[in-house]
Amino acid sequence: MGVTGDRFRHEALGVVFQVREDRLSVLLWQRALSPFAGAWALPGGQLLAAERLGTSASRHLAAKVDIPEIAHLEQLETRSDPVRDPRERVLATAYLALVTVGAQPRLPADTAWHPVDALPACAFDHQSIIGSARERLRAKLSYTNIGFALAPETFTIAQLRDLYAAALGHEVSATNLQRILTRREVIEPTSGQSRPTSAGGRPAALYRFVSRSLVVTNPFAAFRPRD
Amino acid sequence: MGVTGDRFRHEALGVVFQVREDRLSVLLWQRALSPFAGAWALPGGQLLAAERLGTSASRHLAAKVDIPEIAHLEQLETRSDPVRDPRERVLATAYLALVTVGAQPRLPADTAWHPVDALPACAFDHQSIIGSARERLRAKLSYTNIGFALAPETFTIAQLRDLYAAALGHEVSATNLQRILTRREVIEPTSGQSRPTSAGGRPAALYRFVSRSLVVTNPFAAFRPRD
DNA sequence: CGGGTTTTCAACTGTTGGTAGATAACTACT
DNA sequence: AGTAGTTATCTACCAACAGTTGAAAACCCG
Repeated sequence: MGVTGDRFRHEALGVVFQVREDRLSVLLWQRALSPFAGAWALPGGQLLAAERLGTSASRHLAAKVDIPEIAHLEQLETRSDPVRDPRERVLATAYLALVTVGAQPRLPADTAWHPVDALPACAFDHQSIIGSARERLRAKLSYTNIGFALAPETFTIAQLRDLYAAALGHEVSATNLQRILTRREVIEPTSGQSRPTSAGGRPAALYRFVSRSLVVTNPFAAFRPRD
Repeated sequence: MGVTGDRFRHEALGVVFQVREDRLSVLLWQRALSPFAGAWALPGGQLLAAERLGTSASRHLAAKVDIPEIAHLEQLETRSDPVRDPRERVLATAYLALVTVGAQPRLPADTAWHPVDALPACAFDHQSIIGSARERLRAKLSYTNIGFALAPETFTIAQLRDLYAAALGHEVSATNLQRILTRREVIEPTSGQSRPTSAGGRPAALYRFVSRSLVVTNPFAAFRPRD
């Protein structure tokens, strides 16, 4: 462990998800220059000398999207294929970032949202990283309260069902969703009601997430005695 | 994204777990030199120019323990605190490594197993990394077949119960364990029987893991319709 | 007031998992 | 052998969890 040793460039990448028009979408920017000119890439950039990876991810994301919009950020994984960047070796640590539904952050001209089930050609290993992020999000929706980072402050059960359905990629029963999340004390009713839409129908009760920071709630720990 | 940019040393660390005498233990070596002289550290070392992180972790572990003994290896997380190493900034990517119970790899003189609930003073941020690794192992025991990497080829339910109890840190019911893992098709009975011990008692049936590579088995995906 | 629409709730069901106690298969000792 | 001791295995029970269905509630509009 002397002072010798190879050194590497290192970048932080953000997989920013938002549910837009009932589809889970990811923020990408289009590369103008080689390599992968024209292909779409995850926002991110180099790690600085005195910077932590999480800070670096936030800093680079700030160039694409207003940071307060990012309701949750967590480290995903580190990619180390020596030739993942054809120019020079760059290690990449990916972060999962979630943006509340309905937020409309201003975007630079080269940047756009893409539904994850209709991705354009992606640069580097970014498509595979997006896949990992989807998996992580899907799993955590089932056993944590991570939905708080996708949902607005208050919402109806129907809105929440659509949001979960988009993020999970399959139908979700509103009855089930309400019962499970209420029993786990992940969501709670507020006194408010939605104003009825023009289409008529019973006005929906408004709910909110009990906590807006990550809590693991699912009792998915088998083999544990009751006492 | 020019050619300029800071470069960093990067190391791979291995959190090697084995159940020894019914206690979950981790492999550590004792530092002789400053910094943290006398403290215990995780095995690991520098990433080389053309090497992937997983390969690097395996390579450094090979210096401490025979590699074929490592039944499972997976990336855990990357630590980036700029001052986690007081000499110079070093990023560290930790791996979770599991060694089959009963294996007795030869160890260098400075290296020893330590029960995780009685850790000595640890160097750098290694104690906290060991904590993360325990969490990961505990969670995955509940919803994957990862026990295959801790258990021998064949085993009795009682042996498996002791192994799970050590890794999970609480009592485990043999009845429950057998029923759940059998129903999930994680383990299956073999034709063999354990030879009775000198203490007497009914000889136990021998089981084996159906698969010896990681499979996610727990249906912990709520909100999914049956068909 | 009655038909259309959406939300909410209650009841039923199958599955999972924790518990307790009975039964099976062995050793050792008298 | 017979009996006690020991360990393993199995069944039955029960509570909690989760998916489904359909009815009731609360609004709109004409």
